[in-house]
Amino acid sequence: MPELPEVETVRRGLAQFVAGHTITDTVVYLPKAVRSMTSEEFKRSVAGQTIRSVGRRGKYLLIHLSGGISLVVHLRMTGRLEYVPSDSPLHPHTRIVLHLDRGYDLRFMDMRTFGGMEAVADKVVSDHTGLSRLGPEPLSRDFTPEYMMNCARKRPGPVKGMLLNQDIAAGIGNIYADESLFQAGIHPCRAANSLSLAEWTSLCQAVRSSLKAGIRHRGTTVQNHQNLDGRPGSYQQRLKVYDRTGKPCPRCRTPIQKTRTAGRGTHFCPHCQPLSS
DNA sequence: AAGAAGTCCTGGGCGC
DNA sequence: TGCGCCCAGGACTTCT
Repeated sequence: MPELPEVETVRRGLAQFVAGHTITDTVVYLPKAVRSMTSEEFKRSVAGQTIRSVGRRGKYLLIHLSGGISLVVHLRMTGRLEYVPSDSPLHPHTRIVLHLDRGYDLRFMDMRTFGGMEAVADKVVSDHTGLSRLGPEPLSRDFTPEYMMNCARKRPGPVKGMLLNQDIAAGIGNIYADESLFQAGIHPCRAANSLSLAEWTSLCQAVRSSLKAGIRHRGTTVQNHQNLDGRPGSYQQRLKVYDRTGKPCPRCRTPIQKTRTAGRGTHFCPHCQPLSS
């Protein structure tokens, strides 16, 4: 499930390979993968456009085209982008193909069809329903313990739910939420408004360091996430609690427990992350 | 207004 | 072996 580090890894691959290419034709195999417009409108919007640069906001990829248009892409659970020669065999989960010049394709694949893309005029990108509400980037200066503590004031719900809320901070998903809470020694079910400033300081630091480590290892590969070149990331080898139910905590050897918080599978060490502190 | 629950969706894993 | 059920979760909508 692509989170900030996985999306950032894809962004870097895209910037390296597709910048400068011109989109010559578009084939939509799954119309619902095109959001907020018909396939025909989408094709017309991107035809003949040159890819200028590739950005990211939270878990969204922003492919900036000439002509004041950007492709807003969300991979959701199983979405992937692939940059391949146009004569490569078509993967069965291919949803949208952008034919590029010089004999290459940019292909959007998505097994579970939750992901999608749309073409948006640059001047209204900031009004985009998904993008406009996003909180600060966790790797930016705006993501501070004071900011998080202030957001938490009226939130008696579990702190993990707050980390997953994209309106508060953009890009944290289930894996890095669990890993960050473990690193900070904070139980995922702690009431958000019960954390001290010292705890928020520790948690913000943990979020930043786990996201940075994820980027350094080119993301986490679980199930079928792959990077642009089809290579998996390697951060899954370094996970301390996520998907390690029953295995010993790397710090104290207590078996990792799994529960359900904020509608998500949640992994933690009951010894290192006490509920009362 | 926060937060829980329902929705979408398919392949892998499990129990019988 | 094979069938069928359940689980995985990001973001959106609906309900409380």
